[in-house]
Amino acid sequence: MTIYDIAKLAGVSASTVSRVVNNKPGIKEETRRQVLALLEQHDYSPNETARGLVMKASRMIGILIADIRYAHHVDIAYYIEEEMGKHGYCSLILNTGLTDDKKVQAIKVLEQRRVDGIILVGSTFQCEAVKKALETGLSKIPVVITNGYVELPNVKGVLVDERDGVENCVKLMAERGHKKLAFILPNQTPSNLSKQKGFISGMMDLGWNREDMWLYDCPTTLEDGYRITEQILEEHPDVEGLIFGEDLSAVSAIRALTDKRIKVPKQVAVIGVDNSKYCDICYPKLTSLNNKLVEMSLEAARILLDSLEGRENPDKIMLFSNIVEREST
Amino acid sequence: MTIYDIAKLAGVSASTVSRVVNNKPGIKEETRRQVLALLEQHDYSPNETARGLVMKASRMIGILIADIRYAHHVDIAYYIEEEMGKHGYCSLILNTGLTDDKKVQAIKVLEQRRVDGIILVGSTFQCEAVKKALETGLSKIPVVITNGYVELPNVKGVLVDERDGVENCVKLMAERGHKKLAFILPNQTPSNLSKQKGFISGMMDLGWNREDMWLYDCPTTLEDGYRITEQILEEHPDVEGLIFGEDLSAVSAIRALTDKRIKVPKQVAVIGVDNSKYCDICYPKLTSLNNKLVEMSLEAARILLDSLEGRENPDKIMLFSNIVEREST
DNA sequence: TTGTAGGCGTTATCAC
DNA sequence: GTGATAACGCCTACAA
Repeated sequence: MTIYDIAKLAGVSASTVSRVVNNKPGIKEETRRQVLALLEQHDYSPNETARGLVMKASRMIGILIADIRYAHHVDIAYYIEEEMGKHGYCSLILNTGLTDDKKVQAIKVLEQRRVDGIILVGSTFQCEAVKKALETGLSKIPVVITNGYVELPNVKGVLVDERDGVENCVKLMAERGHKKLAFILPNQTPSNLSKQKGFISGMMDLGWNREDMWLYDCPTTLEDGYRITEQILEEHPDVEGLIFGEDLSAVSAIRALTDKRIKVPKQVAVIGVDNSKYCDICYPKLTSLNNKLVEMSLEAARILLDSLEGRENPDKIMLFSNIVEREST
Repeated sequence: MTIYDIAKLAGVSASTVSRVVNNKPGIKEETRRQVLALLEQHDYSPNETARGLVMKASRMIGILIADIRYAHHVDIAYYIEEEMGKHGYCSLILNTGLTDDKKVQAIKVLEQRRVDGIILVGSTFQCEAVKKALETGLSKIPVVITNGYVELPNVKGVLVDERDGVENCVKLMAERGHKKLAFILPNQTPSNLSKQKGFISGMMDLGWNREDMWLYDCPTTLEDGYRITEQILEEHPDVEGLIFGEDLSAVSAIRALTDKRIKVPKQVAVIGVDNSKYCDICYPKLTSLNNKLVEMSLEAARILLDSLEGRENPDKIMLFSNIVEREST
């Protein structure tokens, strides 16, 4: 069923049908009702693809995300999809992993699909490869990156002060009497590295030397979180607190400590980042830095919509994190 | 940059460029190289929208899902997206919630977008409203439903024997010496109701009467899981085991029991369903029925691809669940 | 108030 | 080997 078919049935031209479909004015009420009836009767459904072609707008946006299975990512994707959906946009969610080539490839896909805008989820997209890919193919459509920033005229960023956030985590630990702390860095994204910087400055305030600090890195899995905790305990049996760059490995650390009959938080306190659902599931519940991912997603969607509809916004905005204290501190 | 622009630059016709772009044979090697160079140089990107229009295929599929934030849903979406992506299909993931009207609305969206196929995630889509919507608008494209089935010629189903699975959970409980069991039903989806049936037959095998059984229902949240556990303990202080229709509330039950100084699994054992990441995060770790969601997703993607490419498959296939025993039984 | 014609960027079918 | 030309389904001047 195309507008032509309907037109024939109604004895009018296709343009008239088109006008009715799009609720344009200047149609006799009689004709409108007639066409509307036919439309209904044959349950006509406008072909968005064809519409997109002539309108030069797909009403689709792309969401690039390293791995939607991460608890904090999926929330972001959910809220963005929902928000954009309310405004008539469909979301093409692509999982890119962390390698440059897959990210670039995903950008090419979005380019071919002629999406109207893009949201990059996570600072992992703040990199040269992505910048270059955006520059060559997609310099004319609005892009928003969450938790990072890319220096391009069409790109806006929503940031969170994770650095200060983690610094505050160190302070909280200290207040609770835990001063021998280790920091565990997840993937080396700009965001995670800035968390580490926050840890370092926090520790320097406590009188530590940069080179003496206990810095580790660890992939974001339960197994690795467990393993790294064992390793830290071995290398620094006097450790009093662990700050992880994300929740999942932190949760696993709690279990590792529990298994070793080390009391959490009494002997060793633990803090994660992301304030994910995991925090309420483990035992004891995990204190975590709320880096405002939900708010960030909604802001990202809002900014993208603003750009799409011609409203202005600053290039970057910053949200403020806060610590949600539970039972592990 | 369109093929026309490139054609002009190369001094050839658009058809030639099109042929080069699509790697069609019958082009002089010289011309091909020349055009290819221009394509590269102006980083031409084919407009998939236009292509879709003439090819009558969008190379997009729709994934309908109640709420991608559920741990088990997101895995499904992830694997389907990945698998379809490998074959050149983009996935339009739409969260529909559980109400009929939003499901129907989402189907309309997919219809307008002219997706080439659809995967419905979860038995919640096994309902009259969805059936009707598929029948009117989308009777010509392949549809696969996971964990359910809809009686239509273009719909295929991938099922899991959750009924037997839960019956086996009852047996396991009994073997471990827990015979006074309660079942907690999540949303009333066909899948969940069949889990309940499994519980009922399992309990009848243990000599219980249908009307004496301890059946509860409970939304899938931590708060509700906690609350329902308290309620069950109050109404049946002699309860020895809890079987939940999904993991999240089960996890919360473990915490509720722990808080009440009731030993898990010694005094009360707990089993969930979905075998999600949550199982390994809570303490003690949750025994759960692995209902093969990942395998189901991959099967769904495979079947959809088969249909898309003209290969046949049975209308329904069934996978077998198994219990992953951890620390809560 | 309505119809005609042109175009959006492709691909496919003929000719040449 | 290559180039016109006609779709694909829709929208939008401009004309009537």
